[in-house]
Amino acid sequence: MSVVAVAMSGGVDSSAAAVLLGRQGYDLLGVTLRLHEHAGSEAADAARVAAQLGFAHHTFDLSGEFCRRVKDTFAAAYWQGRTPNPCISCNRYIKFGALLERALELGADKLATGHYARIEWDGGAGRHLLKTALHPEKDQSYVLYCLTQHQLAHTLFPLGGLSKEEIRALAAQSGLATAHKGDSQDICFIPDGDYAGFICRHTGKTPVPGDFVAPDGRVLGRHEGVICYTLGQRRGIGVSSANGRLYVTDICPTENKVTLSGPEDLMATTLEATDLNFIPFDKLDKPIRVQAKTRYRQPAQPAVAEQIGPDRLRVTFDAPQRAMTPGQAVVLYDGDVVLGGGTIDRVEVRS
RNA sequence: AGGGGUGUAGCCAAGCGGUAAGGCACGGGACUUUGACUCCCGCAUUCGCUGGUUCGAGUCCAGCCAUCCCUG
Repeated sequence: MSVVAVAMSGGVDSSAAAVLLGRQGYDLLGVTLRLHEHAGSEAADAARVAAQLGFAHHTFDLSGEFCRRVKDTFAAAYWQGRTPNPCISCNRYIKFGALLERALELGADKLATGHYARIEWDGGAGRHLLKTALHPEKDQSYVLYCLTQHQLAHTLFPLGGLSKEEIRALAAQSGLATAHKGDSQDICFIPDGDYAGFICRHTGKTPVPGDFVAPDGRVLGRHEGVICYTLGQRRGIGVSSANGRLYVTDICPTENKVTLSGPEDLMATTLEATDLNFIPFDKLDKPIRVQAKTRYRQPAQPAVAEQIGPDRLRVTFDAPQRAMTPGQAVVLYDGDVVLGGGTIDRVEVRS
């Protein structure tokens, strides 16, 4: 029987994943990451669940790797006026990178996590496929689009076919210590939600206040520094308008300006992405019809995707999309199959 | 100094004698990779000030103050 390392965060999902795998007869091994100083009781909770279920548990300190691959790039992106998604780089480099390698070194054949997504083997193509979770409301395939064939070959997502309710019931009936913990959310290494504060501490730089401007250049007020804003943001601006709500419609770090205007200026139909990864194939030979997501919590929208360079993708949506944001991921789907995606690099704002 | 306009919440703004609309901003909540979006809840015992008329005044009258425009 093969050995499966279960990535245990100390939460309900990964605990339930361990229970399921145990029932399926796998030899289990618990692994928990120490990534940052806000670890709290997570490792201890994970160890307790492992003990309850009767398998060994290891903790790895990957905080150095995490700092370099996740925190550094997160902070750097904000200074560039972008809005990064740290979960994606964490999955790519940490969970399914460094941790997977550690697990394999420990003798495991596979690494299992509590993500809601499915992996299937496509015998015809000779490739592993990544698919959405069966229950779309919990689907996390968006943050997994960057997984490679090697990573998929050594990964299990035991929860991909289950609903959150089923998971909670499972955890409760198993008497797990973690059964009643809430869902984790927000960015794990910034538990207080003070992004700007984190970015400043991490980079040693201080945000420079500047002007809020209208599209015509008129000064509307003062902003607290470009790192404090994201495209499409409305609240926290402090500028009122007689013509309705104002949104951040452009962030220009070089001029230290943040443009404010109406929601119509957030609509765009075309974006370009880099950092590409495709799953059922290595590259796009010709334009294809897809459904694409530009944000985690957003239904996939019909579009045409075309690879226009070795690491450059253009996605043109049938209908304009709101606030497609550099730094966020665009993920392509064909029904429930994840085709791949990339990091949004620029958005063509038409008039 | 004279003529005209305007003064209602942090901003814009309805109101035209009957007991303070609405929008924006802001605060709280739900949702959340996003200080995101969206949605829900809250937000002027009081209308520049002081008097007066009236059963009743933000609404009418008088004076004063402030501000804007025009003319000396």
